[in-house]
Amino acid sequence: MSAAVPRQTPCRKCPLKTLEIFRAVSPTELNFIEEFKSGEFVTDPGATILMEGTSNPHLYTVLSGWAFRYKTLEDGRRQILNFVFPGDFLGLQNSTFNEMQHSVEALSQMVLCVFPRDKLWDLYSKHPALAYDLTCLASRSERLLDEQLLTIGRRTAIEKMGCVLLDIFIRARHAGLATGSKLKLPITQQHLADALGLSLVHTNKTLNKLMAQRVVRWKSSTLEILDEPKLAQISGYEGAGPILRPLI
Amino acid sequence: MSAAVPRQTPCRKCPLKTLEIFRAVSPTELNFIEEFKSGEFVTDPGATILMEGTSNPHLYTVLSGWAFRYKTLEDGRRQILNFVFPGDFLGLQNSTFNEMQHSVEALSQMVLCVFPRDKLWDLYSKHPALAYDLTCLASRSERLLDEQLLTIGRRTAIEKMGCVLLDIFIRARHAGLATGSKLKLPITQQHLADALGLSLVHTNKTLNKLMAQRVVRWKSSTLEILDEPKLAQISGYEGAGPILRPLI
DNA sequence: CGGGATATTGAGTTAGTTCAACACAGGTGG
DNA sequence: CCACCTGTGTTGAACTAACTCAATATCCCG
Repeated sequence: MSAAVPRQTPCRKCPLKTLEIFRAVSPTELNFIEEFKSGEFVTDPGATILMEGTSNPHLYTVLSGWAFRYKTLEDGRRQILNFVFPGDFLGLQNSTFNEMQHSVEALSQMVLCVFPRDKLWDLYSKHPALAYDLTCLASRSERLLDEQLLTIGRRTAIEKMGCVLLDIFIRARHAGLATGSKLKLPITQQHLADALGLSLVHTNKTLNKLMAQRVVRWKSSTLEILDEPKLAQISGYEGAGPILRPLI
Repeated sequence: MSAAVPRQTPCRKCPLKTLEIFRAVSPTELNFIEEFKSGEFVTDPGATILMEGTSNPHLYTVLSGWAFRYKTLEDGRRQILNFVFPGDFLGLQNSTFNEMQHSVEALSQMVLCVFPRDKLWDLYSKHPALAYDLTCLASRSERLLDEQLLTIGRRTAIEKMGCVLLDIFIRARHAGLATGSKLKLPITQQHLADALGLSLVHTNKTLNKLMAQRVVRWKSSTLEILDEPKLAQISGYEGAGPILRPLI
């Protein structure tokens, strides 16, 4: 079950603040954010956070847990657009007539920071630096999509697999979720298949090829990167780089 | 050859203002935009406007002409990320350490409005409504990428072809570039192939299948949509909707 | 009237799919 | 504790969508 519980973690103690990707925020800004935040949302694995075709008046920041963003076709074919990590922002990307154009599903238990969408304009008008931060976040997520489009459109199955594993691993490490070269991953091979635009069977065979080369290991929901340079070389991985704020 | 010519069209006479997608801008904002604009840039077909791996201190708005945004792999494989139309904004999306992560190439002669990147913060701090507009623009381009990712990852060749033709046609019509059901398109089948993640040969055969069904015609660089509903039905096209400003 | 870029077509190949069977693990209830 | 069940992973075989190669046709431009 999911539950909305108001204001649990004060923003001044936000667990994300330890991540280097977040710059120091001024006290005024912090106050605004605390005001902006309408509560926290805790979900179980498998919960649908946003649903394609429905409207949702909230924006979310992921405090902890995993999710993925996806779209489906009428006959059920599914494309995972990207995996979602702590620190990622949800809901800004896609609304037309307030209808979401994509869905988001939790992979683990999650804690989300909830913001009312209709106060977004307040943020823009009163705290341009925060607005600018949002733009940098959006810019980065567009970079990730560009990279993914290149991967899906033009890389071979084994390159795709390498890219997505590296991407997940590097982003997870950034979020402090990896233990050395190991990463506990709450996803199935079906998720990988849907992220890569491949069939489940071929995904399995491709993953096994990588394992036969002793580059990665995938065992009981744990991904282990055995040879990161070789994996990067096999897959031609380039990555999208960190979130950057070129100005201010 | 390309040339930078300062301040040709005053913003108050911007040709884009006739497009319904642009809201009315206040006189103060208009003044700021005129101040922000550092000049115009005119390019010939084939010119590279932005280059992956290089840095560029400018942002651009397309006043007229066509372009496409793409990425390449080391061995030359190319993925077109999207086609660029009048009214589209370039340069915001993708910079890491000021290095572009993608390239943009002109398809026709173009006129671009040039803005210095380092004044962007001025825009955020002084004109939040314009900043908000930028966010909506970015949000929309992310929607387009999501849709494209679904297309490339999960649709069949014929669906892909239908989607990309419809998408181009609809967006061009929005920009006032279509003549009835006809559209003069300065692209080759190689461009379509690179947008769809298909080989040139298979692109040609797929296009011919659509033509055999009398759904579209492609003759001497002109696309004609003969049966738009049927094309939408064949391709399962959903589109990404217009640019919307939900607030303010 | 060339000549280069673009489009078309056929033939053979291959990467990736679908189908189907089976293996394995964890979790539940008797 | 076992028997069962469901979700996940694995494997082989047959199939097909899409690819590559290569030859030819067509268009556009100078």
